[in-house]
Amino acid sequence: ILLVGFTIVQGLLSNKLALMDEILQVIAAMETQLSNGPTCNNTSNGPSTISNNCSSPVESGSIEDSKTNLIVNYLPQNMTQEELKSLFGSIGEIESCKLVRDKITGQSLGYGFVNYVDPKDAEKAINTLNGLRLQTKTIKVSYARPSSASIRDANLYVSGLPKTMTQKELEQLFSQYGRIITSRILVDQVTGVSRGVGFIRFDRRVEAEEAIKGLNCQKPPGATEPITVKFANNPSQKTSQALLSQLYQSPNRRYPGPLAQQAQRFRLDNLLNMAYGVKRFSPMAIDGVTSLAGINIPGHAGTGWCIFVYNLAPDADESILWQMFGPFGAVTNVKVIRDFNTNKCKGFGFVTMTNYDEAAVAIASLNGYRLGDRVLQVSFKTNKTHKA
DNA sequence: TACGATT
Repeated sequence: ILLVGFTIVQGLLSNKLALMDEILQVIAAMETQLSNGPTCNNTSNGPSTISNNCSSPVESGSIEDSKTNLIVNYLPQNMTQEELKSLFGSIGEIESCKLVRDKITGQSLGYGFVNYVDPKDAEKAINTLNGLRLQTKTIKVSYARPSSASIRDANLYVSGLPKTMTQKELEQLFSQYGRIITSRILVDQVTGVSRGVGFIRFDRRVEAEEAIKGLNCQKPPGATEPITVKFANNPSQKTSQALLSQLYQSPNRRYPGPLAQQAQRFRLDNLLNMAYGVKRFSPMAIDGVTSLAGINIPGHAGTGWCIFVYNLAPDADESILWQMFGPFGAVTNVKVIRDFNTNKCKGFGFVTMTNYDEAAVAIASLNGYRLGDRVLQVSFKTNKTHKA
């Protein structure tokens, strides 16, 4: 009976955590989409659209369609402006960098702007960092376009969707009313099943208005129930977000008890699976507490946990370290050590992670990882200077 | 093959 009870409580807790996370993501997505979000394409990751041609002809291309200024969407909630700069600075010299925060709470709104000195670096950043997985998020990197009134408030909230409806089908349903910028169907984080709720962002508000007129209270083809289509909530209602964010970052999460640890472990496993697919990692059985006992604060440096990465290729760069370690948790800094003259990687680098548990899992997962034709060796940094 | 500094 105890065991059953434990399992139930555990299930409830992990569900709650997952739901909370999802709620936060939804809010972040709403705000991102309501802001000066990326306007082109949205089907998948990778170096997708790289033009600005989506804004209306009247407003685009006039003074300057900046080829250096990027908007970065879907950043992890806890990512700071410094980390953003560090990440994108690994590509090239940055002219300016801005993480957009809530004016009242100071919380990140999950997006920011990075302006490079060189347009070439901006393009490179899109090609290499768009689609990068960081913790629970897949960041989106695209050219920032000048804001304009006509593209604002074009985000729709859709509910009552058939659980079987796919994102593609959702887009098909709405595309008759205008150009769809982003679409999303929310899924249960545990089961992956559609929650029957989604968002559609049109290019222009008028298109969104027409979609409401045409689709609200209507049954999609083959559906048995009508859907609800309305404008997504305006992010000016910040109270709920502040509450949720504070809840999410409660002491319970930072210093979890055994139960919460289990839930976090569960979440982390899922995240890892999402980030890297399957069997690239051996099954992990890391116990943050006991493994800590056997180690004399290796790699600990007040600012975080420093990790030594050995056997990097000569052409390795910082972005690969971000890509490898980012999915495991908060990464504050990465560094590839290069030869001063050749500028080639000397075969190793360092990664700083904020949280011990995440660093430990990253090490356990990435040590022995095959990168190209090399097998990496990953461990906490020691104090050893090349003695003998 | 192995543990950072041209800010």
